[in-house]
Amino acid sequence: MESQDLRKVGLKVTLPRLKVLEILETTDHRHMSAEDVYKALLEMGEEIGLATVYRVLTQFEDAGLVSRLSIDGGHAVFELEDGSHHDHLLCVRCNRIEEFVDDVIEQRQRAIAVEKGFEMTDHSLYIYGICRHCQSS
Amino acid sequence: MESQDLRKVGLKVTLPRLKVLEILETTDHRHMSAEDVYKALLEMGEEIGLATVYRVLTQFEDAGLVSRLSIDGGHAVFELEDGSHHDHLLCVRCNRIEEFVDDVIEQRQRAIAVEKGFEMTDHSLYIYGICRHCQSS
DNA sequence: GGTGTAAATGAGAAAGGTTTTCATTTATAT
DNA sequence: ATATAAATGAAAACCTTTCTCATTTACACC
Repeated sequence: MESQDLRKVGLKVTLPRLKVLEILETTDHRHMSAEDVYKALLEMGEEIGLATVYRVLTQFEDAGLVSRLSIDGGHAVFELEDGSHHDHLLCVRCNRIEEFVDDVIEQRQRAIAVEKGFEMTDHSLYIYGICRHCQSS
Repeated sequence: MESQDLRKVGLKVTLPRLKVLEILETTDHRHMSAEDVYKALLEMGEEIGLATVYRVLTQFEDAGLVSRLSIDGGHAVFELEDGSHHDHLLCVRCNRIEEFVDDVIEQRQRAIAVEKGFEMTDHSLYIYGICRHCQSS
């Protein structure tokens, strides 16, 4: 059923690709590292190589199926692309990731790029803090 | 003359620390990686180990003397702390880094953290793009 | 349905930036 | 001066990610 999704973006339909997609679609953790995906697949009894997971995730990113977040100075996490641009809040205690959209910030960013003579290609905004849950525990 | 700065933050005054500080204070590149600092010192004829540069920069960061920028998915760069909070624009062609301050964005970030129940500890915002210089060349 | 071919995979090696280990040296308090 | 805890340098270890290359697989074509 996702075979079409893969073909649509010019990727051959292979078991590893289907399985990675399945993990991303069925996990309760919207944000997963390559390692997370790899371990989830092993736990499901799938045989897959870590290098393949990295390759597939990168292909998915290029194809616009997922987006990659580069968390401060460390590993990357991936999220299924749902077409909505958003930025992220990260809990420094439990690593929970929440999403938000703010048009005011989006607009200011564009204005700043113009002011500084930059042709903006991308931006990344992370708010770090302690989430509600961790504050009370 | 910077010996006091080091003592003030509880660091012994050692040659490597003085030299790293000197590089950061005298370079025309406000943003330098550990490797950059290391190479600059070697070129000055100083003997220093790369591990020491990393250690010293991390200590300076902890002491509030420098701040560390974690550039998208790669190495870190350091800048002398001048007390002013600012964010960064990065040129994806030439790696030039420019700084900006925007109170509207700062305020929106605080508001979003509150809305989401986060106690904000930090944030990072990078605008990526093509700088004026690179657009015209 | 076979079959050829280019693409995909897996295992392990390699890369790149950063941190750790540990023996040696050094700064500072006494 | 001297003792002691801290700092240093070199090399090894680390960690995430990418690359290499021999083997396997998907898909277009007959």
